[in-house]
Amino acid sequence: MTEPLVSIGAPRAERADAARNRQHLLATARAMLADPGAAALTMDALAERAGLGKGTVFRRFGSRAGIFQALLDDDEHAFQEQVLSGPPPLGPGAPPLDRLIAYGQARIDFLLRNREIARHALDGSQPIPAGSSSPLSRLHIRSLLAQLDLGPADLDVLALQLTAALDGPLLLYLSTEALDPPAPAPAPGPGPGPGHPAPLDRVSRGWQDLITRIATPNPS
Amino acid sequence: MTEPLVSIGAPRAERADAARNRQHLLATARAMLADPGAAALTMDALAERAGLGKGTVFRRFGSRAGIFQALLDDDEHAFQEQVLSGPPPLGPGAPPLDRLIAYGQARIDFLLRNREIARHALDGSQPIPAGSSSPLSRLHIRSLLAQLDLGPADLDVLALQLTAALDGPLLLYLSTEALDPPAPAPAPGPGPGPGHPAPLDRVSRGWQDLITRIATPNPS
DNA sequence: GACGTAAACGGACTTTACCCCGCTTATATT
DNA sequence: AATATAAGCGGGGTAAAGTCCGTTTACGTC
Repeated sequence: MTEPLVSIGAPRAERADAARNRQHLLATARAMLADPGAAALTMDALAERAGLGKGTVFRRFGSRAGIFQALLDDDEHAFQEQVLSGPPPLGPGAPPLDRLIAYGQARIDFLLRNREIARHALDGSQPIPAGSSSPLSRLHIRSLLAQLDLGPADLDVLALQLTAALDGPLLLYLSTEALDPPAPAPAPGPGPGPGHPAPLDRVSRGWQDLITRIATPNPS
Repeated sequence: MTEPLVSIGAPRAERADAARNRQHLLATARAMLADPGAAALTMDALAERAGLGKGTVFRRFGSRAGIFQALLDDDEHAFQEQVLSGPPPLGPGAPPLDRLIAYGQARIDFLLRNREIARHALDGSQPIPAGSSSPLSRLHIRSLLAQLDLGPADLDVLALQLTAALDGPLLLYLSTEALDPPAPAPAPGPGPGPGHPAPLDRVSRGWQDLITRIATPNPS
């Protein structure tokens, strides 16, 4: 009874060798992502290349998608740093509307840079799971919305919808190929239009427009 | 040279036995979905229960996800019927704003009823593929937006974002369990709130609110 | 420093998605 | 009706995901 101080919630820290192996596996996975490519990143191959047993890989990550989730989570830490304590307008200090726009654009950029990993992190039999990025994204958006003095609104739902509007296009609907080339002028469509901005720019501008429309104080 | 009339684009109609087998497989899949459940719907089991070869199943649907996509596509036809020629406000005849709201709510309902199928239809190494629902959803939303006299806006992108705001919560972020029970009062959060509407209602109201905000004519 | 325990490890085993290719059959043509 | 041809069919084969359990190892306790 000398040390019951630690709350029951903490199941105990991860063992040192386990932590070391997790790091080593992540590093190996990243290397394989570069060389043989994501498609060839199999559990067996990863285990062998890391010099560990397959059981270990599964114990650490649970599933193939889990590896990509862990990689994404890892990458996300730097991003979160910027959001929580970086310079404005992404970090604190700017008005909430500006921060919201900046956040969306930064996240679009982040997802675009990591789109291959993000796609493979989807599971299909599972919502995007706890450890991963999304809850934080949702919470951050919710918190900024709360500072925004909208009228009566269900902020939880609105934040969910905006999170989806941010992630969905890149995760669900835009094919990877649609983003890679700078739009090779598919066909002379109706209306000449002002050139062909890269899809990233269009989505990014679209976010700004969406938020601006939503945050326009309703004319009551 | 007597019949080169048919354009090259039509690769030729599906053979009669193939069409019959497709229907039979879909029916069998639906039956299995009800009895052994989606998890036990394996390719082998489906083939055996349908009395066909495994190769046939793959030829017809391409992959496991393809089966669920085909099922969803099938269900979607009735839904599309309502949208294209059903009674207003879902069908034609109502003002575009009302139709847009009604469409979103109908689609939320549709996705909620078919959420298990829809989840399994996700692929992860592929955007939602051609045959499936999404392009039509996107196009319909885009068309209604176009009638809505917003200011200058990138309607393609906006439609994409709204489609994601509609599908995303149910496909990516909300766990299935979060939707099944009528919210057992998780914890006494801040603010008593007006009871606990079912999550479906919240998402549905949220859509209405989102669209209303977006469509509010900007006060220029 | 020895000991007990719970966590971690490894790799054989099982299951399942997906491929392949020789055989069968529908359909168009004459 | 006979034939040619391309589509469809079947089911055995491969590889990769995920499970299990006997063995090993880190860490807290005395």
